[in-house]
Amino acid sequence: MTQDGDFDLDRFLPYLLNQAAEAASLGFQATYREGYGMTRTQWRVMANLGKFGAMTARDICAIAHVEKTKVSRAVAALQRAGFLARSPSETDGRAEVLSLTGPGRAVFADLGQKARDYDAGLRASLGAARAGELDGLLRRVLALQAERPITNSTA
Amino acid sequence: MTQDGDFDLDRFLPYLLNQAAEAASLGFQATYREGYGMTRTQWRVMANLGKFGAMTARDICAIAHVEKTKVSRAVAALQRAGFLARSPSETDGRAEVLSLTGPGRAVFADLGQKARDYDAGLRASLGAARAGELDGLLRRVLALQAERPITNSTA
DNA sequence: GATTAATAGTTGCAGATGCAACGAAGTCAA
DNA sequence: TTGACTTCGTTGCATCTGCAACTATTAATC
Repeated sequence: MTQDGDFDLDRFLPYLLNQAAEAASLGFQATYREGYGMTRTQWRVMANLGKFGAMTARDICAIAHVEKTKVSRAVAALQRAGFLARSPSETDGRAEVLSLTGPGRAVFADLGQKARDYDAGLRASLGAARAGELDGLLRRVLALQAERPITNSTA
Repeated sequence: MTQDGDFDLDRFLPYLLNQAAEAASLGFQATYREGYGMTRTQWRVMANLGKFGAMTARDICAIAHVEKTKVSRAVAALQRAGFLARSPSETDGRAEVLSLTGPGRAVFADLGQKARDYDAGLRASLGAARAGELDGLLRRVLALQAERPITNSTA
């Protein structure tokens, strides 16, 4: 059926990665979306604050490789939802220190547990050994582009 | 530095997959974006038409697992750009048969070649053996969700 | 200290997207 | 034939996104 011996999207690694990423993300997306009306970016901001504690938006950008506009808006939304609080930095008048509120920590605990369960299910379906391999390979791919400009995009 | 022994985004498979996918896609994105002003969806539509020849929008949705709205708009844009033509289906008055125009085929040839080069570079950096493993593992992940509703999303 | 450059974070704007609703055409059954 | 239902594809609307431009603050240079 292939009319031309040429390019085949199905063997294009970026395409495969995107399809697999989308497939793996969809199931969990419902959890933070329907459960808390959160965006993926918002969930990632919460996950980083939950793991590392208080930090500035800039730190989150650096750690999560997310563009600052995205973080800015996610932070604003999380604050409106009461999950996150800002306090002026004592060492830098431009920066604000972000931290989870009580409700925010509760949400992180809930979503964190569900994420672990989801991840465990995924790894079990895949087989523990293969999941471990995949993990290592993905980290290698990430290492390839380690020093890229943080210009995000989904397009 | 971790304040809580709990959830770690860095070990969450969907997150790793997304980060790796984004990293792998970014380099090639510039090629179709800056080269032809194309969206990722537009590039995928062209890649499928280039590979399989004439087909309807619905077929593309099914093959590429893309939501129909996305395809509809990508097709409209590609037609405006002169890369694609529509002709009424002879067997179904609702459907339209899509096919690449001459210029469209030229673009597909160009982008297809560049995609192969990019893919080869990626696989070389990774090591051919590891790239092959990764390939197989990603297909397994895709197979897990094989029968999901085609409700796409990037969020 | 004054001036210039760099950085933290926000916002305007245009483009991409998902979902629901829609018109048009096809299918099926009575 | 008629009416109910499904399917192809498009569009309205709200949201998310990236980029560029902006304010406010800090750092660097003289």
